[in-house]
Amino acid sequence: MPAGTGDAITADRLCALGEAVHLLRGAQLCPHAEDDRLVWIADGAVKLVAPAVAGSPGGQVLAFHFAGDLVSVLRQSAREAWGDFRLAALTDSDLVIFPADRFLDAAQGDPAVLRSVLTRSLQALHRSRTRMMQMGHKSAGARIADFLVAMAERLEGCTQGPCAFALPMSRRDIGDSLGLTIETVSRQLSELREAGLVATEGRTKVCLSDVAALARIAGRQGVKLG
Amino acid sequence: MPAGTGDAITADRLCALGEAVHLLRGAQLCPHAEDDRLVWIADGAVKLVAPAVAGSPGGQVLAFHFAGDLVSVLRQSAREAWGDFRLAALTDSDLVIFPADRFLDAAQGDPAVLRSVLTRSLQALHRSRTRMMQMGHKSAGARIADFLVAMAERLEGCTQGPCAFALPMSRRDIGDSLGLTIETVSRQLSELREAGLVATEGRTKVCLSDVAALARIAGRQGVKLG
DNA sequence: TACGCTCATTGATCCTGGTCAAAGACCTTT
DNA sequence: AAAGGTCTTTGACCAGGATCAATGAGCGTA
Repeated sequence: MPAGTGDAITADRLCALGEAVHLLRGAQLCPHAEDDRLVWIADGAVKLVAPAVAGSPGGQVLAFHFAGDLVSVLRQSAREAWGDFRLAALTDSDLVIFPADRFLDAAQGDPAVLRSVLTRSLQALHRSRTRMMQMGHKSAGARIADFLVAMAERLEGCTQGPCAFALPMSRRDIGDSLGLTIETVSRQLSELREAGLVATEGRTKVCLSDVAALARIAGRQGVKLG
Repeated sequence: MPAGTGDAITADRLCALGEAVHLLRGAQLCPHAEDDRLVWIADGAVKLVAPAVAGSPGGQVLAFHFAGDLVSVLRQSAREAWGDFRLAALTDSDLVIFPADRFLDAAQGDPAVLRSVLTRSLQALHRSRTRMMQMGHKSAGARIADFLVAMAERLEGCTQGPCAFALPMSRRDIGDSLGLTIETVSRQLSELREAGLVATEGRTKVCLSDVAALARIAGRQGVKLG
């Protein structure tokens, strides 16, 4: 886990503060959301989804989160019509959920936790901004490459060389998170496969032959592979 | 200010904690960034810019921030090659800047401040996610409409009816923040003008005849105006 | 093991938004 | 007030990705 910031220390304390929830694969957590919520991913993998904007049935995927991540599910402001965010489990997952207010009260006596949470939020913000950038100006190929590199880093802590792992999310989820269609995701993966950079096995397993090379592609804008 | 969360109370305390900086229009703040920084916008308007990805010379605009906002400028991780974020003043601005560490230390004895900062970070994250969504699946017209609605809300606190204000940023900045070219921004504004939803005066002044109607357009994906 | 369903891949076509290019409007400076 | 430069608007054309459509591969179930 590259984003580590005193993880282990905080984990136990967080678990003690909130309510434990087990989510089976495919199950969804829809906080009734009169209040802002914080969710700690103790184990598993989830997607944060904004529901059903016409055109993306099933909802836009805003972020993926894995074991150790802290997710904030804020109440929507009035002007935003698409209801509330929800978390959907990509694999069986263990979560700890608490209202932000209660959490803040409890954490007030524990500055280390508060600090850790703030740091995590800032990191999430930073990641979100980074991804926004990539949504803005990058080609489909670059987005897919960046996605794979990011997953290699977050799931395996791998930043170069070869790397193999299983993607917990579907092609549709990938597309929804990158602003691409399922077909484009598939096509780009095929191109990377033909270029020898990616091998796939079954629907989920991927094998990156050279993470650094992918990262280079991820940096480009509209450049073709050849 | 719709996002209000004990603003006034915190403002003074924040000013006392950091270093005051005055930025003239066009001037840039490039924290040498060995540490993470927090910046409080006491007055004015700034853009947060990620520098010079090839293809967007001048840099991608990640966010706009106005008086009362708190901005975090995190140190880049190694894998991200594009150097550090910077703040550029859109109008003459007053800032208060402090290293995140020092701030956290100082705020530890002041839970209200810490809490306020956390809330603000979560709001910024939420805004960033919202904008990511729009980058993903929305048409150019919808993005522009959403941008105008968001500005009406943030600058004037206006969420419906008519609303007039001055945009502190250029067409290029708007485009860079929405992932559009300057030409597309101009074209879409012209369409909205022809539709009678927006009137412009000079380069900066805009007059929205019906914010709610724009919000409706902003919700659509690829739908034409007529 | 075989069936059926969902998910993924591949192909053909269309359209939105980017690119290149030129003219016009606005602000600044003298 | 005039001149210059920058920012904005508009037009013509092109390409990347979406859409529509069909085939093929994995996975769960009977």
